[in-house]
Amino acid sequence: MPPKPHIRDVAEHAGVSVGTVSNVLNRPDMVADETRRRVEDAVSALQYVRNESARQLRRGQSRTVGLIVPDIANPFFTDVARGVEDVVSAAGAMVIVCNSDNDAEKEERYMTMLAEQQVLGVLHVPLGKPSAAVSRFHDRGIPVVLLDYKGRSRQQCSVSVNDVGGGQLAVGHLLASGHRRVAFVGAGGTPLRQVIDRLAGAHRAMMAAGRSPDELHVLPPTSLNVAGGVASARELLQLPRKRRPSAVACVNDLLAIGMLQEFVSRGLRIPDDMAIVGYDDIAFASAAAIPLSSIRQPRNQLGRRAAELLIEEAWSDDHIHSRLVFEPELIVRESSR
Amino acid sequence: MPPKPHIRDVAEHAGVSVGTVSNVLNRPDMVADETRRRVEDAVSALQYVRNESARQLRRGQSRTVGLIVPDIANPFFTDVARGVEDVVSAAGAMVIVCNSDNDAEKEERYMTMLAEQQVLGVLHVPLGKPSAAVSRFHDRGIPVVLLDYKGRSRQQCSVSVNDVGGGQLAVGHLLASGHRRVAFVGAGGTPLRQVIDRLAGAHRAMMAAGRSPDELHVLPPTSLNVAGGVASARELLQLPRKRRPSAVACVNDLLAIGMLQEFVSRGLRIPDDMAIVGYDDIAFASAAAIPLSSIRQPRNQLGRRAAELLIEEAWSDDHIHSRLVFEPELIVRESSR
DNA sequence: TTGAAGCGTTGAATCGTTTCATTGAACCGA
DNA sequence: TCGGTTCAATGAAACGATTCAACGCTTCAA
Repeated sequence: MPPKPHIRDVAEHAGVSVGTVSNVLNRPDMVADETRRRVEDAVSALQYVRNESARQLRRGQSRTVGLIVPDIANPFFTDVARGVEDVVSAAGAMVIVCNSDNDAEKEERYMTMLAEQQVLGVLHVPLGKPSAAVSRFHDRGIPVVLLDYKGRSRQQCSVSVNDVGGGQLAVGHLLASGHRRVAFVGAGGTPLRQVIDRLAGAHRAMMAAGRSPDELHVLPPTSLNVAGGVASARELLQLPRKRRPSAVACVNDLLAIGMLQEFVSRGLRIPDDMAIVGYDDIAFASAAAIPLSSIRQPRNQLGRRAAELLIEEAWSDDHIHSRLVFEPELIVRESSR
Repeated sequence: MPPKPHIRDVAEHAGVSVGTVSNVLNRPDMVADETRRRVEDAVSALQYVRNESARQLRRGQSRTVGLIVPDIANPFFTDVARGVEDVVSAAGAMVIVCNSDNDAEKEERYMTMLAEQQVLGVLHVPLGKPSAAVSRFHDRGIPVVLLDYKGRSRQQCSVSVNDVGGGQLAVGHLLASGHRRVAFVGAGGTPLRQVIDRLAGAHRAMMAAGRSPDELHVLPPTSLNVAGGVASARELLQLPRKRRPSAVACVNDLLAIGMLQEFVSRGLRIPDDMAIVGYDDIAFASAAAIPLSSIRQPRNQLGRRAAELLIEEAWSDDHIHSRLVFEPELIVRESSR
């Protein structure tokens, strides 16, 4: 195994000083053509690879961005991560992905590690509230952009989606289609910010239609997945025909698909006997047995814009903090047409 | 903004030398209790945060692992990544995620960046063949573990899934259920290693049942997604009843779901008129209108084991390269029962 | 009483870059 | 010929930790 060549070896091989090699690598146009060529030849002859650790030490900053998400296996965050990666990669940096795993302690540990790494910034999807570490980052001058969370302070950027608007869109659509009795499935004991907001939006839609928010039939979920949807559907079917809702808005697509299945297997016609709207517009919504109406969030854009803001804050001098709120979009398909 | 404290500041504050502080941080048990306590107090009083860049420079190795995948938005790789993350995080390191994006040049660029970062190792899901850079890593003594790819050389570890076995499992199951005319959907022009292997397995299953491989009806895909499945289903339905297969094995679940939809909407009964088996067992397979039989791959384990091998190779002295091949599992559900 | 051994601590050397003040060469116009 | 200007290249001083040989103190056996 040949020893790793250092910048000194390259300098010797090219017959110049280390300073000049460094210049070729970092500011090529300040070096004479002939010299540059010699250095470049030496670099490839020796297969020289820069040592980023040393660069970082000197510059006091690495070329990495931290991304903290609750769970990378969740398709929502996956798409966000993809958007982040695209932007960061184009900027010549890399992404360190951290699963906080819905565990505040793990989140805290990752925050510390990222600070140690001298990352140039952190993209943070908070669990409940933003981690206490965020202010520590702020003190040390490391930018933090909140993701899928509308920041409250003016100290930082944030990029989020209007969940209130999304809830309103879903229920508003059902009301506009003529449904009188509408259920909202998946809110309840859950302390999730997203769920709370969507329910609030649903209530607004009721009021906008001149109805009382109390008339919305709110079903707490067993869990926010397909099984939970099946259970919720059964619960609804036990109601006497007259009081049974004719339309449901679900807090996510998995619930909606579970309900769809159960309704179909019980012989209900969708959307005639029961209209359904999901939330998230996962890839599968359009491929379900009966294509599912859903609320689409600009997941990829969410990641892209957050990464752009972060990199701007880290590298440009005249950065102004901003709070960006995307509007979700109603996609109407057969399940509510 | 208070200036960042250095190890020197901590040393002064605690009235010891920098060497001692370093020892408290790295080998606490070689420091006297009283001294250690004083240093720890100083660390928290000053909110000292280690500078990893400096550590790395000194140790010649960072605490990060590179993970190169074709597309992190693909659920298969997402689950793999999740497994990787769990193990790496438990080992006190972090994961840098790189989307090669099916682009060899981008892959190459990432490889270089990872080498510069002095990563302690790389997990690599090759596009076609492993990147040429792999041997460069080998020369520099940086471990590389191939993921979802069975390594050919004895120079490195690899972790993969037996795709031949998976294909055989799928078609074997259909034959064993009494089907005479079986189609294999999704192979053809595709040069994907996974697809080629699965088809080979399908052929083996035919032979094992005493049939000629030529009797397998192979359908090239329009594309490996739901739309492609719909198209393939239509194609099959155009065949005269007598020559039409009574069972299909698809190269992935999306194709299978597309076919399922089209068959159902044309009035075929599943599985009586047509049995279907998918591949991958994505979360959705069990939630489809008619729950889909599928071949499950241990995605999470794939990532976990690869990460374990990598960390062992990087940190333990008596590492022996190994090639680990997981066996896929047939999950029988309604679509082929 | 002495020398050796054990223990905890020290301080300087080191890792491989980047940066910048300085030097040197070349060129120009007067 | 000379001073002034430009352009390239140099070399040494950071950056902030880790490491290790050396040191001083205490204890203990001879």
